[in-house]
Amino acid sequence: MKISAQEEYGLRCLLQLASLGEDETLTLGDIAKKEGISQANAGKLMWLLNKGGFVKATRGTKGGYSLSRPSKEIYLSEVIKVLDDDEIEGHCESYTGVLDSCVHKGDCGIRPVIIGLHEIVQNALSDITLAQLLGTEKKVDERFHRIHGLKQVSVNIGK
Amino acid sequence: MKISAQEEYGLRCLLQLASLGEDETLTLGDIAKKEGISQANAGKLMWLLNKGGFVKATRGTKGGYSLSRPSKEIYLSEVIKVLDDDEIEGHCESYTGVLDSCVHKGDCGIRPVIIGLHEIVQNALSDITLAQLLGTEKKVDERFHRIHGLKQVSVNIGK
DNA sequence: TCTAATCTTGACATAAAAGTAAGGATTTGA
DNA sequence: TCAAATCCTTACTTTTATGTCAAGATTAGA
Repeated sequence: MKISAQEEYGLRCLLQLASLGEDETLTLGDIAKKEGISQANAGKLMWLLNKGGFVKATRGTKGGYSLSRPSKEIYLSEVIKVLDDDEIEGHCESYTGVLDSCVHKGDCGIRPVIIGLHEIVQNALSDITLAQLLGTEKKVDERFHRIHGLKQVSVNIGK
Repeated sequence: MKISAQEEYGLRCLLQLASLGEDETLTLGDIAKKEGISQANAGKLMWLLNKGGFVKATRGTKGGYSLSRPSKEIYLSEVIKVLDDDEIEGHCESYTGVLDSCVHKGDCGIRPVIIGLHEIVQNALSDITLAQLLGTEKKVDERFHRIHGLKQVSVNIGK
C-alpha cells in the first residue's frame, strides 16, 4: 500500500502548474528542472496528465503546459486514478495465483477489505483539491489534519 | 496506491491459519494448495510472516505453521507493515528524482499529503483484526463498514 | 516560407518486484 | 542411527514498473 513513483512525481508536476499565475505556462524543461527529474520523464508524466484532462498543452515556440481548469476543481482522487491506472474492479480477476480464477470464489472475507481500503483512500483523496496543497508545509499539514481529524475523533468516540 | 501482491497473498495465507482450530497446523503444501500459489512462493511469504512474529513454525515430520497469538490480537496494520516493508520515514530520501536529495527541501506541500495518506490507511487498518475477517463476505463487509461508517458520517456532518 | 522551440508518440533500456529452484537444517519416528 | 517430512535460506529467473531515447508533429515568429 504505497504511493507509486508515477503518482508522486505526477502530482508534483501538477502542483508546479497549480502554483502559476494567470496566463503563465511551464515547458517540459521548466518542469523537469523544478522537480529534479529528466525532461523525458516529465514528458511522459505530462502526457498522462494531459490524457487525463488535467492539463492543456500548446506546442511550438512559446508553448507549454497549464492547468485545464482551476486548481480548486481538481481533486486528488481523480489525479491518482489517472496516474496509477487504478481499477479496483478487476482486482479479483488479477490476483488469482497460478489458477484461472481466484480461489476465493463465491464467498471471500478478503474482498471487502481490499475494496473497503480502496474506498477509504479514495474518500480521503476526494476531500482534497490541488488548491489546498499550495501553501507552506505547515499550512498544508494543518488543513490536511483538520479535514481528517473529524474522522479520527469520531472513531475514538465510537469505540 | 495499490495493495501489492505480497500484501494480498501474505494476508490470505495468514487468514488460512486464523481459520484453524486449536492445535491444528498447516504445511507449506497445504497453504499453497488452498491459496492457489506455488509452494515456493508460500514459503517466502510464510518466512516473512514468521520473521514478523505472526506465525510460529515447527520443522520435521508433523511440522507446520500456526498463528503465534490469537487472531483477535493481530491487527492488519502490523501485518501490512511487515509484508510491504513499509517505511514512510525514508520517503523524502528516496523520491529524489535524479538529484541527491528531494528538491522540496525545507518547505514542501506534498509531504503532508503523503504522510497524511499513510496515516489514514494505517489508521483504518489498525481498527481491524484477523479475527474480524473470518466470517462470510457479507458479515465481513458489514463489520468493515460499521467501523468506517462513523468516519464517513462525521465528515459529511462536518462539511 | 523557413527555422527554432515545443509537445507527442512509440520503441527501447534499466531497475525493482515477484516468483522459482535447490540445497541445507531440523525434527519425528521407526 | 537413519530416513522421511518439513521448514529455512540464498541465489537465480521472470515479469512488471520506471525511465530514456529518437523521430515526428505543431506552432510562433522572422
